[in-house]
Amino acid sequence: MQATPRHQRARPTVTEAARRTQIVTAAIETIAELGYARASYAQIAKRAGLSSTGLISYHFANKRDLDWEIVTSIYGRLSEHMHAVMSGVAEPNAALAAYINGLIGFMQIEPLALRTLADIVLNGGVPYDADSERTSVAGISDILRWGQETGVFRDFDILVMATTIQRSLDGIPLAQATNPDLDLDAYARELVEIFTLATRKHD
Amino acid sequence: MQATPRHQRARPTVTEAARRTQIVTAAIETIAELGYARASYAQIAKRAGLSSTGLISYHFANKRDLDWEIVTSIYGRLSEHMHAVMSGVAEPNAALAAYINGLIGFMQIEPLALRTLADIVLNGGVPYDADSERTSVAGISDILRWGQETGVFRDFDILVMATTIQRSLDGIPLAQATNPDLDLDAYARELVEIFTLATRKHD
Amino acid sequence: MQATPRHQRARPTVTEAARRTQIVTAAIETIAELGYARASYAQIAKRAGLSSTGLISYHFANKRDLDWEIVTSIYGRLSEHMHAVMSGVAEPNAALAAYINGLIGFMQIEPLALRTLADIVLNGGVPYDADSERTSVAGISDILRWGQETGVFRDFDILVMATTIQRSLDGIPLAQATNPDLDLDAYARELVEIFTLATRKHD
Amino acid sequence: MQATPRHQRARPTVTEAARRTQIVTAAIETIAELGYARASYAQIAKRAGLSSTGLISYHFANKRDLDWEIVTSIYGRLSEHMHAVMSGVAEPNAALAAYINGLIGFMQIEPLALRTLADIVLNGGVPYDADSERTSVAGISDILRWGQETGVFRDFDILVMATTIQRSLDGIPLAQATNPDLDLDAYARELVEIFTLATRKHD
DNA sequence: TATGAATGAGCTTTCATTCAT
DNA sequence: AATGAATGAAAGCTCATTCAT
Repeated sequence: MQATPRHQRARPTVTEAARRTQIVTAAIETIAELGYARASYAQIAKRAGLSSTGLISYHFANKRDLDWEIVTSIYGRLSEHMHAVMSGVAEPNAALAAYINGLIGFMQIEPLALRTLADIVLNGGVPYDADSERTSVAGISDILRWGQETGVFRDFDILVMATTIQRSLDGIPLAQATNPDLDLDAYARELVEIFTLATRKHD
Repeated sequence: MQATPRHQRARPTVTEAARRTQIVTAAIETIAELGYARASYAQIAKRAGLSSTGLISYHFANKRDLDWEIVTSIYGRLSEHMHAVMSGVAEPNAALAAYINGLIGFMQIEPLALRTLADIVLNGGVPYDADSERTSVAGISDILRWGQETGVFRDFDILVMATTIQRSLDGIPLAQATNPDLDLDAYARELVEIFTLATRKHD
Repeated sequence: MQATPRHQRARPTVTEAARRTQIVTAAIETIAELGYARASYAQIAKRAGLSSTGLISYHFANKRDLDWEIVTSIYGRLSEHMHAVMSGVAEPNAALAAYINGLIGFMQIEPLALRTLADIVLNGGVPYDADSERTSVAGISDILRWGQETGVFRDFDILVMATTIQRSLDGIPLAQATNPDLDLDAYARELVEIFTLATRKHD
Repeated sequence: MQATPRHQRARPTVTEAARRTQIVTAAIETIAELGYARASYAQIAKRAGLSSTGLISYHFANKRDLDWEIVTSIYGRLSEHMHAVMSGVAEPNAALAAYINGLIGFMQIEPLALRTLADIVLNGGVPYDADSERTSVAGISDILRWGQETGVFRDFDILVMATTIQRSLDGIPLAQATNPDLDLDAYARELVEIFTLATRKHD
């Protein structure tokens, strides 16, 4: 502890919230750029323009705490975005398209977020248990189940299809690293077509 | 006088090759288990039963060199496996199925390899430039192009389809982490069906 | 403009005195419990219920200043207590007994004080020079000298006897740490007997 | 861990034993001089002439491990010394004198050891449970019990007398800090007389 | 070849202290 | 008078790497 570190105290103040956000943002950038392994407090502090790594420790109990906040903050914004995008869809095919377009839309808003997420999870910065994986594909699984139950989709294995769709989306940041001026809108259209064909009832 | 490090000398001996293999194998296990960030020389040496981390430095010029050898050794075995599996296929649909089955087959032989690969790449242990990405999807791209040119496949964007197929396969180790007794054979059958439907000419 | 730290200003107010006492009390408890080395401002502030370690710095110029205040405050209360207890003794043997009983009485009132004192001194929180040592055994030395001059005590080395008595008393807190329900009254009776026998004129 | 730290390995080598001893010795001096709280790895390394604090970590798992080694090494040498000194005493009064003289003799050989010991224990560098306290006064307790059982000593409380004797000895290093050219031989003679008188049967 | 010892940079975290409000 | 934010040094410890043997 230092001068009664902010993170041990009860009510967060405005200043604190701002600093935490600033640090989390810098951390996301740092991890995206250097990889989790090289994203030290020193690197994060440099990117955030902080005078000392001690300031990070002042606001976060430890590295696990910071990692956790990064992950939950990304999930929070992602789920908010997806909620907005999915509300009011009336039909499984539309839902599938909305899901794909929504996730790609999120990547356009926050290009680094999902890559950083994957890296933290892969490196054990945050416990990646059954629940979190199930959560991460839950949205799409529900859509697929809905499509099967209403007879719109064919009879595929939901877990496999959900994972495939999810990974096809997660993988985009990596493809972008290679090909920075990828046309994401066109990408989205192609993916919608791929999975529309893959899910629809046989003729 | 000190010993000339093995990696500075010209012709590798049998013993050296064996040691390097042993170290690379231990490193793959370590990275898969702990994540790249926590896979230090000390951890790798412990897993390999080496008495000193100095031995790793003796056989590899530096960490980048070790990372590079891990990556190329995995790629080497993977491409050998895929070559064997793909030889003699006479038709694009068969090739697509063989590709998917072949890759999943490789995962059954070396369950940790691809996960480790992703972690190293993500953490910059090895330069992930255009070439390596193109290489990694080259095989599948050729198949897709063949299918389109012969009029068997519909007119999709090859890059998107290739990436999607590739990621659907890469993602399996992660799905396995969550769900350890996943039936990979059934998984393969489902994927073949998904991408057969997604690529075939419209009715 | 910032606040002038309390410790740089001239006349202490009532509030200030209360705060200083509160901090000193918490510090004594903290040092007794965790040891001087682990008794950081953060720990002391927590125990005192202060919102910031800055408040300690506001009231004390620096750590040496705090340590010094702890030591002098303990000495102050101790010497007041001893004065009260020793007043009106008419004879060296009675004085020796009163001294031992008085000091043990003080330990019963403030069980942590003397242990804390020893730890601070041992760790250089306060200069332990000739003066402070002489002071600490001064009371008992006077008694011993009085006994020798009046022919009541035998001819021992005053420094050795004084130190021995003093240490036999200092050591009690440590013995208590081991054996928390030590009967201090019985302990006092035994010590009085020990030193009565050790000091009395040979038969 | 660093390059397979010495402390994790099975058989200690000669070099290792020498380094550990060197570090422990430097640590004892450092603690005696600066106090436990200020005896950082940096200070110890400086005093030992080491190039890096990392070398301490290479030889000791952590600070607790180092503290523990300091304590046990001092106890080891002390008990060896006391064994030698006490062997062959045939009578309780002689044993009491031998004990006092032996302990003071040890202080003359290793003037810093016991002071360091007290500081580490006081600051929780090592668990100071009932056992260790009982151990530390065990030798003298046995002598006192022997004296009472054989009717040589009077009927005092053994715990109190043992603690008093022990503390009168522990306290000497502190007295020396004040008074560096204390005549320890004379001191020993006085103490023997004090406790001979305090323990002997009433006339 | 391989080992154990050592190095110095860098890690996360805690420290006492400062300062604006 | 007190708070919360910030600072920069220093803490214990781990890192990849070097080197003598």
